[in-house]
Amino acid sequence: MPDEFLLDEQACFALYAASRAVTDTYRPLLGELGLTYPQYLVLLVLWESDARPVKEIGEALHLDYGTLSPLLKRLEANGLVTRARLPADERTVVISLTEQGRTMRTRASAVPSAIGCALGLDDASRRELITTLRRLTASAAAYSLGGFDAQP
Amino acid sequence: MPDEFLLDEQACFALYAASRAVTDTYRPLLGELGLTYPQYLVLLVLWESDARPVKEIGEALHLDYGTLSPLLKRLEANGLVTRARLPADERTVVISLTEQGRTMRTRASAVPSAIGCALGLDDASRRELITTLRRLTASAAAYSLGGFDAQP
DNA sequence: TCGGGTTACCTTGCGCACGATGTAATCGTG
DNA sequence: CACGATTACATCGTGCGCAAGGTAACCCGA
Repeated sequence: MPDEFLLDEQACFALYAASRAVTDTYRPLLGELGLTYPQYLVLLVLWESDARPVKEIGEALHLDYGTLSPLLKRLEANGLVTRARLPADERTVVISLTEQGRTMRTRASAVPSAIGCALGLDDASRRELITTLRRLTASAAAYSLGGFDAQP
Repeated sequence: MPDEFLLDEQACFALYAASRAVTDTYRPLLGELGLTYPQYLVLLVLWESDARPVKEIGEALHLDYGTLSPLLKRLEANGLVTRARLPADERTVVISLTEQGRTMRTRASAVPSAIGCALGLDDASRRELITTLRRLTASAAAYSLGGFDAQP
């Protein structure tokens, strides 16, 4: 029987390595724009729909406050977003794009296609990969929450 | 035409999210053993073949010295590995498992199958995923090195 | 053999990522 | 209305992950 501990047999390590390889590809492109990959992801969320509470951004990216709070303060310090308490609910902080944050979308317009080339996936296999990874993410999340005992 | 900036269309984000979801699954299992996921990966490498220089471990895991040096010192502090200069070449540091490091393999014997269950992949789709991710990793790495101009 | 280049590793600084803890605002219930 | 619970966020500590800058050991050609 095959060794279960073999690195090459583990989807987890392939995933871990691929994820880092991809962000390595983003780094020089985003570096020219003064962005990191997680910061770019936050902008993607805001470009889709602006003026969202921190909570929604966290849900979209699966990131918690401990990660987002300082990240958003850096985006604010760089003049890309503003942070404002909602008058109707002083607990929630709404993140909005500045003019510079909106302009960044144009400046970054070459990024998605460059990455698309770098990964070398045709449209079909890209979609298939996304489907597989989403199923895997959901399965892992379900396991992390309840384990297998949580079934009825 | 579809918006290239849409988060849901990006394989990169699916990859990023899946990778973190998987390490989230490892965390409680490895936490009981006093390990982190990268530390576990180093042990996987050493369980395959013991007494290897830092350089080889780095090549196997695609990690640089800046990441490995402190990580290995933590493993040493926890009594799982030793670090020794090679007499034949005083530059290279050889990492070897301690008795406790070898025992850890037994203690961790339940981890791979637990993760296998959590991910919910049958053997065929697991292998296919690994193949896709390796191709993607190689493609991204090639792009990062030379870009498209590097072609003959 | 000697001096420049290379190699293997270490350290520092910064930015995630996450658990744990704290705080103020809001909600719900008696 | 009071007050305990919940919600939304901030902060702190630890451990990656990577770039940049170091140091000592080794190699190699003149």
